[in-house]
Amino acid sequence: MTKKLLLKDVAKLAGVSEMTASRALRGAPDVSAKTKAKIEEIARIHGYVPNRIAGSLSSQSVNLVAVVVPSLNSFVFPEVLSGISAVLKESPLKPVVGVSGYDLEEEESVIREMLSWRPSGLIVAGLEHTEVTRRMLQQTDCPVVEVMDVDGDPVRHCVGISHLQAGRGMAEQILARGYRNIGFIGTKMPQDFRARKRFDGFTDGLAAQSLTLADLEHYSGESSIQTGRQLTSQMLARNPRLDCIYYSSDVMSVGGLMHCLAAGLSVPGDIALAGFNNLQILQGLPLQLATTDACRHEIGERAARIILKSRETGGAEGLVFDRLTPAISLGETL
Amino acid sequence: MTKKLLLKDVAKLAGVSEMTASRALRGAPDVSAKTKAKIEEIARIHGYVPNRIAGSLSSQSVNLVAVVVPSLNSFVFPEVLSGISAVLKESPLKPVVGVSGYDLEEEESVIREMLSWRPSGLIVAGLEHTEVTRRMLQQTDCPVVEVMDVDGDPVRHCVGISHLQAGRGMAEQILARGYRNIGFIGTKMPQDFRARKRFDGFTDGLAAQSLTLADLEHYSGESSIQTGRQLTSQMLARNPRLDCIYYSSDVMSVGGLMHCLAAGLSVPGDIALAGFNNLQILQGLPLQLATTDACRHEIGERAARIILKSRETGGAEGLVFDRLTPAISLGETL
DNA sequence: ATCGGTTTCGCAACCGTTATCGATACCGGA
DNA sequence: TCCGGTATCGATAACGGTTGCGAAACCGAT
Repeated sequence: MTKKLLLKDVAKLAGVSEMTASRALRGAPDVSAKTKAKIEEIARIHGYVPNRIAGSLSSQSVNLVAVVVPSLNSFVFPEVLSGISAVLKESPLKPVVGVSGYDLEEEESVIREMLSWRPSGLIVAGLEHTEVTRRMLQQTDCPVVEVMDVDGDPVRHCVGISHLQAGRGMAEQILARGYRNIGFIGTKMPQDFRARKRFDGFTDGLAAQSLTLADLEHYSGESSIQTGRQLTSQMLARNPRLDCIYYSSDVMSVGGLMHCLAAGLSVPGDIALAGFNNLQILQGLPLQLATTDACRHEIGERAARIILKSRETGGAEGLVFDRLTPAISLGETL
Repeated sequence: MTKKLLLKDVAKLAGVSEMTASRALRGAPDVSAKTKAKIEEIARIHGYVPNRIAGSLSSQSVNLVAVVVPSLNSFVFPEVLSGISAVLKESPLKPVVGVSGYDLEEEESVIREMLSWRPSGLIVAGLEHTEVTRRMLQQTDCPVVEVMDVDGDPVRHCVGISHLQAGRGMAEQILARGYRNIGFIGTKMPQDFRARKRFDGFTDGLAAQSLTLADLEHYSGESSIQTGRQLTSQMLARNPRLDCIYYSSDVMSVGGLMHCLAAGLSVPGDIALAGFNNLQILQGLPLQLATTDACRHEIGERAARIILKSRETGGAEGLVFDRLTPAISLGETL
């Protein structure tokens, strides 16, 4: 940890001007192969790490894409991220993740923080934001993509699925298979707008056949197998006639399955189960749980592509509204 | 999206100098409450987002902490992250995550990228790095904390557990309970150094009682319940006398449990199972799986505290070497 | 009215890199 | 040998804020 090593030092050591050193290290043109090699060598030996803060300020460009998601524990967003990373890998852009904790105020502050770094693009989960956030998203001149959800009014680009439709679709499947005493277990609504939409779509679907939910349970905090199991146990105890439960997340339905296993209930004979997301953890369980695929990876990929395209066209690209179709898989529990 | 709104514009609108506006918006002293309120109001109305690139260049300070982890899908690092976030929440610092994909070359490039933003600190998982990475970590003047592992030679600060010890400890427990035909299922070693250390510690522990592994299986790619189940099935098929399997991850041991459930094997009567990490997903399963807690949240907290302290002392703080003790929980499967 | 001590504010000089554009070196052809 | 054109390089001025002072304004007390 000697002295801070600056570009000017590297340049001096190489016997060239700052400019030439800068160009060489960035791979910019107008530098002879020989000088470039020499400068690179010197930079390598001395362990020069360029100061991108200064560089970005000067070039007015930042090779970062801000990605704002509600949580990283929930199994679901990492996969969106991997879609984004996969596409960005072929470009100089890098994703930077911010976590909003399912809290719109926190989201506002995270987005403000990210925008203050002037990223090349912003990808944010969900269409619901504070007024201030919406204004920021409108005013910023980097491309903005709202992902995961299409039921609402996007600020700019939008890629996702309709959770209303997903909920309704699952209701139809459940009804088609003859279940009539149906329970719902989901997160506290104010936290998770998409879960609420699935719930609304689901009850809509029931209402279309003049049915209502036989039972309903909300929980707060992160979803977990544990909570899924407990709430299922409680619900079945107080409502033994239930023949099907729809969960707002696969993690919860796995918990439901675990309860049934432990209680010796046959699935779907005694009770049918269905979740949402088509998470990885569904693979390898005793029964293939019914679920709806949320197209997470593809959503990430498409969002990233919008950012890339917008970079090429210089922000003059047309508005994208990508509504993917969530596929239901019935598994063995419906 | 009118014109870029700069500090100078806000200042002009408020009828003050740039300096006063800058101070007001940063909450710096030497601004009267009245002027400050006025400036803030104007900034709010017009949706001014400060340019932190310029700010950081000028103030030579960046309120970001770089966190480099191998993966976000693996269930384990998000919890380290949440420990970091929890501690940083009380400070102006924000974590920024980079993913290295269990690849040291990629890690090098991610770390170089992060350091080029001159963060206030760097937290990186693991003690194994390329030579170039080590040099960067030594040369940088921000505090560096290597986490998760203590078996090795840290560049500077270090917080983690001994995976050698964790493996050995589990071996002792398994042997103490009378198991003698023991199998191991783990990730391909070159990818995951900590898994390899647990493996080494485990075989050491067996060797201490003149035992060797009865069977061994490696897989590549991410751990999953699915693979855990498949590999367990294969191993038990070719080696029916096995009485215990140790997995390099809980995700895998859950898969093992699922196989046993499906195959009608009694656990631990027919076969005992043990994993590692003490992941959330172990809660709510039919049986409480044996595991070792990896202290993930606490490791994150402590690492973040080191960064904070170093900020106070101006980098003059002493070297920290925190070796936490991983607690084994036997559950019901040993 | 004068004075010392605070507040409150603004000027100027940076922070480390890159864009711009002009200067110089080099090269083959006339 | 001279010339136009192309490689290669360097001086200078940004980029948008903040630090470090000094200046001005304000205050109650003398």
